[in-house]
Parts: sequence; structure tokens; C-alpha cells
Amino acid sequence: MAGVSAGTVDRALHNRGRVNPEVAERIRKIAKELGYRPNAIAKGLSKRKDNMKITIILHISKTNFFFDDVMIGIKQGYDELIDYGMTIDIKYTSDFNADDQLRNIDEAIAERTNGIIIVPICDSRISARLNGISSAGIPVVFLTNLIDGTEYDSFVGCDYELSGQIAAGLMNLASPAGGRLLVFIPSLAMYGHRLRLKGLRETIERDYPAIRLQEYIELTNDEISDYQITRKKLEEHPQTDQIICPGAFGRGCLTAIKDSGFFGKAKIIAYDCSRIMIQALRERNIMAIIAQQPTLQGYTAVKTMASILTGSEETPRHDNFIKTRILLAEHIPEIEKSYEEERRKIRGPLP
Amino acid sequence: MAGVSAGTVDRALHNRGRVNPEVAERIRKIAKELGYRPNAIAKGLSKRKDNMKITIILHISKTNFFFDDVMIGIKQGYDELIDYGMTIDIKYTSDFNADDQLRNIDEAIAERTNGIIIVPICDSRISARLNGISSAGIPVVFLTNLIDGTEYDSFVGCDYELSGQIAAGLMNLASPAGGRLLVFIPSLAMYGHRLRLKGLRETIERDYPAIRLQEYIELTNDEISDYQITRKKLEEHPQTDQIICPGAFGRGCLTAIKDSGFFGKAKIIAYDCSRIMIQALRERNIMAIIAQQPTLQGYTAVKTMASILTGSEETPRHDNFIKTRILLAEHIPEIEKSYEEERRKIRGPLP
DNA sequence: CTGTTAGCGCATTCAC
DNA sequence: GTGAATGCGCTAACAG
Repeated sequence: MAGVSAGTVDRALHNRGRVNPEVAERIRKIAKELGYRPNAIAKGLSKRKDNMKITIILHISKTNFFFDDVMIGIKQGYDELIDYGMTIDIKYTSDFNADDQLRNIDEAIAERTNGIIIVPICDSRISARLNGISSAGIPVVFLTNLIDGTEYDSFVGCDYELSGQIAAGLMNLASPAGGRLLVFIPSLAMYGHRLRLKGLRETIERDYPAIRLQEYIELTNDEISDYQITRKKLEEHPQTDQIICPGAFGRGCLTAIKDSGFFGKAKIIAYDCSRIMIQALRERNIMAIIAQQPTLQGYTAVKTMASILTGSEETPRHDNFIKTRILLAEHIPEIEKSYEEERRKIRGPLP
Repeated sequence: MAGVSAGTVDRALHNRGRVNPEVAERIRKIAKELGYRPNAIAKGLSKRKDNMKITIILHISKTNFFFDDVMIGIKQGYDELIDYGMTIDIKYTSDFNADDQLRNIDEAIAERTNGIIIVPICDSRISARLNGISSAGIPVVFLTNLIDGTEYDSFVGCDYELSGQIAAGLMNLASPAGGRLLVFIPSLAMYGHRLRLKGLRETIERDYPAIRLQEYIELTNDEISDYQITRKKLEEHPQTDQIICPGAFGRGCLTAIKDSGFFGKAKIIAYDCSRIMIQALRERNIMAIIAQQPTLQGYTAVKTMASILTGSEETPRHDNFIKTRILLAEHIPEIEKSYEEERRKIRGPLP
């Protein structure tokens, strides 16, 4: 229509230069009038040869199965990327070790990765390294956790502050007359947990003053010491009738609550849908779980990265909050069915 | 590798006939060994010329905004199908009129549609017609509602029975000592509402006998008569301290609850996230909303149909339950942000 | 600066 | 029965 060839149109529309400004203008105008939209799948087919590689840096931990669920989502996402010729490389950082994670990052760069998805550890060196990478043009997507004051292209995870607010609202719903609340939180080294606590505290203060937040106790993520800490704190606060506890790392904490005789005595809300929490929910020992859909997080992270890598437009930094769900005992069959289905949907293993 | 051309491989792998059985076997074996998987996007590009058309048959109603949200999801899904050369045609049935819907169906067939997504009305003629269509090879996807004893390829909507169970669980959470419950339900002409009631009743009987289900009242979906019915029933049951009411069609019902002085007096759970219910939640007049994610339903329906149409394998009938969410007052900012974002994400209007 | 060509993986059509 | 050729829409490389 513009009397030029496809190649010229391509260059004009993508500002690749080497094209007469007047012609380019004419082409853009016509494209606009026609409502032209590039065909994403054709572009994908064509770009297939680029062989993009995405590196995912996760944590490995024997007591936290959260990332097992994240992995399922990653596989689902990867499954859709294979057709685009993209590749995924997964690296594990052991024990939330910053040095180890730093090494993972450097390795990824050395291997000329095209983008990094990472569950970042709060550490100034990690932060500095990621800032460098992001500004060097390699996109960085934060998964599940985020670091304060660090550059990133997208954050995929739950809205922690909101999840704290929701716990407050749910506790109020369960005991409108208020109560004595004890909050156990996983290591605050994870910035998200800090935000969650903030949301919880502010909401209680503002909207539910009848709830008395007796103390919030930071746990260690070590099963045994968490057990000991929890027992000790419950002894110190025998009047406790409301408890909020972690789910993913919550085994030690929950066992202590049970052994201290607080099952049935306190209303308990747990974060995250670990096996042990599901069991406790089934037996009506805990009231509800606030789940953050780890599988969807993994899936969304991969898809987000893919869209950053293929997207022509400069995508501005964009938080991609995955909605949490409040789960009751009635949800258990649904949860279990989902587990099966999600596992079934996966076609092949990762490379 | 098999010493044959691409064409032969294609015929062999898709059992299109006209290929030497021995050669076909050899090809299949090699394909299996290689873990060959057809590239979905290349197939999409190639199939583009087929110009598939999907017909969506929705309801139009001035008092029910549920389908406005469904439409957003449909647009999102359509947006992803454009690249595959697929087209969407939307027909509206007015006032849940079976004759009108029947006409819509016939029209779609006359226009040689490739697949029908429908919010089916419970009517034997509709049922019969859809049975014919489905067995004639045109896939039928049920959206939001389903009909008992009718063939379909997929149902996309919430698990109604579960959503009834969840309401029971939530009510128990809010008042463990039990209460006097009144349940208002939209027209039972919608089979899903019947299932929801079933889930609610059974769960109360089995697990929460302290909740006394005084009566369940079927509404008409007409705002004025719903108002009158609700007022009358609340007068009959002045001791009521627990109410479950519809959200999408709940305006008349909710206003009556308010005018009868039950705000603050009864714990109220609403289904579906209509404007009026969000407002009531914000003002703390209702306790919670059980939402069925209409946008995700619309999106999933379109994607499901697309996958049926493009999928080579015979997909067995498959329910695609969209998970519900329990929403509290704290969720309101999230809900409103989602609204905006979802609207923003849509690139162009429907044709 | 611009046009041409080839190729991404698959399906279809038409010769042989 | 089989192979070769063509096209889906886009991009990259190269030739002019």
C-alpha cells in the first residue's frame, strides 16, 4: 500500500533505522489507519532461531515445599515456551545462602543468559549485582520475594501487605469481640514478610482495636529452634486465643502449638498451603489458610519474562501481583484435585 | 531420518491414510524416540487460513452486570486468538428467553460456526438442540451455567456445589455457636444454583448442625418482587442472624435486608461481586463475598474452545472449574485495581 | 536507504 | 503411496 517492500515496512515500524524518514512516516500512518497489529505467533516462529535462554534461580530447602509448587508452574510456562524456541536453565541456591546465590547469578551471566528470574535474597551484594545486570539490559524478574531499593523489570508474587491486612480481616470475622493475638513470622530477611507484618499491624490498629497483638515473634526457619521458640512464647502468653503462623516453614511452629495445647483453644490462621497445614485444616485444628498460589506464581514469572524478551515495546517496571486465596476445610478436595491436575498437565520433564 | 519426505511424515503422524503401513510405523517409532512434539505455533500459523469462527451466546440483562465482567475475559481471550486467524461472533439472548436462545443457536449453525460457547438456559428444547449439535461434531462449551443431562465438550464455570459448601464453612467460621440462617437464592431455573443449595444444605447438616437453616427462598431476579419477597420473609423470621444472598441479581434483596433493619444484626454472605455488593462490603454491611471470577471464566471459555478446535487429539468431556475467592472488606482496593487493569489490558474492541 | 530472498515448522495441494 | 512446492506473517542477511 505504501509502495514499498515488506522489509522496509519492518524497518520503519520497528525504528530500525536505514529508512527514509518521510517514507517511514507514511508507513506508520498507513499502519495506524489499518489498525495493523503484528502477528505474535508469526513473529515467534521467525524469532525461533534466536534461541533465547532464561535462567531461573530458586532455593532448595528440605523443609520448604513451596518451591515444589512453584516448579510445577514453571514447567507449565516452559511447556508453552518450547514452541518459541526458548530454553530454561534452573539453578538452585542452597539454604538461602547469599554467596551461593551470587555465584548463581555470575554463572548465568557467564553463560550469556537472556533473562534472569530470581527469588532474591536480601543482601546488599545481591542487590548491587542485580542493579548492574538490569541496567545492562538483561531483564530481571523477581519471584515470590523482592528486595527493597533494587532495580527489576517485574515482580511476580503476592501482595504481602494486602495478605497481612486480609489475615487481620479474617481474624476479626472469626472473633468480632477481639482476642489476644500472637503472630509467628518466618525470617524477616525476606522483605515480603516485613510488608505482611506491616499490613497486619496497621489494619489491626486502624480497624480492629479489639484484637490485641501481644507480640510478633520472628522464627528462624529451622524446625527445631522454631519449635522451641514457639513453645516458650506460648508459655509467656497463656491467654492467647488467636494465632497467625507461617505455613511453608511452619512445621516446628505448628507442632509446638499443638503440644502446648492450643489446638481448639486458639483460632489459627496459617500462610501457605503446605502438606502439614492442609492436614491441620482437614482436622479442623487450624481455621483457615491464606494461600499465595505458588504454581501460578511460577507460571506467571516464566510468561512474564517471555513477554519481556519478545515484546518490542519497552515495558515499564510492572508488579504482577498474584492474588491470594482464603482456604477453609471445605476447600480440601479442590486443593487435592488441583494438585493432581496440575501435575498431569505437564507434558515432559525439564531438559 | 526415515528417508522420507515431510509430507509423508505428516500423513503418517496424523493417520491421514495414503501411506505405506510399514513406513508409517517406522516414522511413528522414530518420532517417539526423538520425543517429537509438533510445534503449536507453527501449526497455528499454517492453519491460519482456515478462518475458524467461534460463536458466543450470552445473556443481556439490565440488572445483572456479571456478564460485563465475563465479556472482559472474552475480549482478553479473543485478543490471543486473533493471531491464529480465529474470529468471534457474540450473540445476546434477552431476558433469559429460551425461544430467543434457540434462535441464536440456529443462527450460529446457519452461519457455519465452528464452535459454540453458550450460557445455556434450562429448557428441554435447548437441551435437545445442543445434543444434536455436539454429536454433529460442532463443539459446545458451557459457560457459567450447565444443564443436566446434556452433551457438552467442556463446562467452564464455578464448582457450584463447592461454593455452597464454602458458604457454610464461612458462616460457621464467623459464628461457631451457630445461628438462624435464611438463604435467598436466584431463580433455580439455573441448574448451578440448585447444586449450590445442595452443597450448602448437606454441609450444614453434616458438619454444622448448630446452624439452623430456617428456610431457603427462591427469588425471581426481578428487583421489585425480590424486594417484596425478602421483606416478607424477614418479617416471618425475625430471629434471623445469618443471611446468604445473591450478588449479581441481589439488589432488591439487599435493599430489603437493609430496610428491614438486618444490617449489623445478621452476618451476611453474598455471592458474586456486583457493584452494590462491593459497596455493602466496604461499608461493612455484609461480611464477605464469595466471588466466582467472571472475567477468568470468559477468558477460559474462549481459550478452551480454541484448544478444542486446534487440538488434534480427541479431548474428552472436561469440566473446567474456575476457583472461587472469598473476599473481605480488605480486598476492595485489590478488586478495584483489577477492574482497571483488566480493562486496560484489552488492546482493541471486538469486531 | 531500499528490495529481495530465505527460512522458522507445519499443512495442503498437486504432480508423479 | 510418495515427494515437491507453496504459503501462513515476520525477521534477518545480503545485495543493490
